[in-house]
Amino acid sequence: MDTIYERYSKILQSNPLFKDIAPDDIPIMLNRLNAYTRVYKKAEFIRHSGEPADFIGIILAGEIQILQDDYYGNRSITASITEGSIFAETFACAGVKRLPVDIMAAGNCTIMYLDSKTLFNGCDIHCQFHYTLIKNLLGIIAGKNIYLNQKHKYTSQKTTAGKLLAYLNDQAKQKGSDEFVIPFNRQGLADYLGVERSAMSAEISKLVKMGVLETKRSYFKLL
Amino acid sequence: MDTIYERYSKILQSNPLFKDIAPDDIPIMLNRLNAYTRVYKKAEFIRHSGEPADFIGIILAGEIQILQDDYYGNRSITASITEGSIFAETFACAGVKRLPVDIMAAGNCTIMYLDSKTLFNGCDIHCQFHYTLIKNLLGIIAGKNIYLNQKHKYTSQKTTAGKLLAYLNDQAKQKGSDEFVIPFNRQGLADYLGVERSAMSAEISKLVKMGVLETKRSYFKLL
DNA sequence: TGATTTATGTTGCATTTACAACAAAAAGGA
DNA sequence: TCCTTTTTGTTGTAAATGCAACATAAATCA
Repeated sequence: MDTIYERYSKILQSNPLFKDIAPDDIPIMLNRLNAYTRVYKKAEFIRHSGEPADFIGIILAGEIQILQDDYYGNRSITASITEGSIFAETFACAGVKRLPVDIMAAGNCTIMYLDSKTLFNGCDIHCQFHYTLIKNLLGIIAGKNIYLNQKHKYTSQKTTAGKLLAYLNDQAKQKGSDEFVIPFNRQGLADYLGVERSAMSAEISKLVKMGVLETKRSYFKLL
Repeated sequence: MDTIYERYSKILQSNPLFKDIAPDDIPIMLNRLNAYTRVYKKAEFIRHSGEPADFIGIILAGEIQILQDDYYGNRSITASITEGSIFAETFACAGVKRLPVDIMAAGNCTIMYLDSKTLFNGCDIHCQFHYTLIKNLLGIIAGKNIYLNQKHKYTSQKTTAGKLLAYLNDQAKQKGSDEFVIPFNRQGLADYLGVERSAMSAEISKLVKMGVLETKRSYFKLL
């Protein structure tokens, strides 16, 4: 465990899960949480739907994908999760017994697992570590909640222009300026808003002609 | 506090926030969390956007609405929250300093407030109460997260029929049967899926004619 | 630099949707 | 029961969207 911790200490120390925990304490905690790591090759399945959701995963290296089957049996990518992020924590925290999704390695990757049962039950009720960890988890999950709510606010608009403007106005408010750079290219923005890229491009052009905004690639300015 | 606790003891004891906490301990906890209640009249504002998000609200009686202004300044109802539910807990848990929404009494209602700072800092680090409360909060918020993800899975389908079938198939899976009753009427289902009621009714009729499903009001049967 | 790849913008068309207006059916109350 | 209200289904139309195909611009790389 120590060697693994040393190799990935930076990524673990900067993980929000270990906020307010001294770097020296992290390996102790990992030990208490029965942490172990596994390496996966690209396209290898990390977990199959139906398997126990009794862990929290941390991506030490690489990238993974969450896959879900729709009612026709078509498998689609629900989420891509990158290095340094945690995954499957929502299921563990919500008390979901079995994973409702498949998890696959998008590329070669290294995953660390924490035992969620140990985390929740506590090795010792007075253990400060567990308290801090759970508080951190709470913050992470509440943050995701807010993220999902925001996204829903945009995607629930009826028209493409409405979705766009809802998103761009929120960005302006968040960045505190009418000029800002978004973290998407056109295709990414279209995927995020759940619309078609070319239709969205057309709407953007229309808005520019109407004098509502200016844009160049990821740069936007609301007028 | 005790009188208030006595009057609303049932609603508090059955609240998931107080799961695994003995009924007798609840008033002690409320005291430690500086709980207080306030009564509001219909249409009265409970909180305005921008005010501190330093509390967790519990609806002891009545119903409230979360309001948000869009980029045109139109105020719309983001959520309706009913008796026995908690609210604003996501903001407190995510460390959001100020409320990004307005909160209004949908009818006359009684609200109890818990001080989130006390909850997170702990009156005493070894206090079992806080640990349990935070674990419960974690479960509640993780559950909302899953709820939001599911909803997104449905609403991200491109067509009305796709949204419907995604939802109905999930319901069948959840209920463990091809026959089930949904917790919505047509208008409610349309709002939930983010589509137009009449267009959805037309799609349902089409699916019935195609022999994909049978339905009567809230009853559905997948074929 | 020139060639190749990727990202973005434009357009036409078939499909889908929102919206409105109305009809029919069911539920609820006097 | 009859009347009223609510819920659900139907239809037509204008608007919006997805999709495909293509043009142009920008970025990448040998």
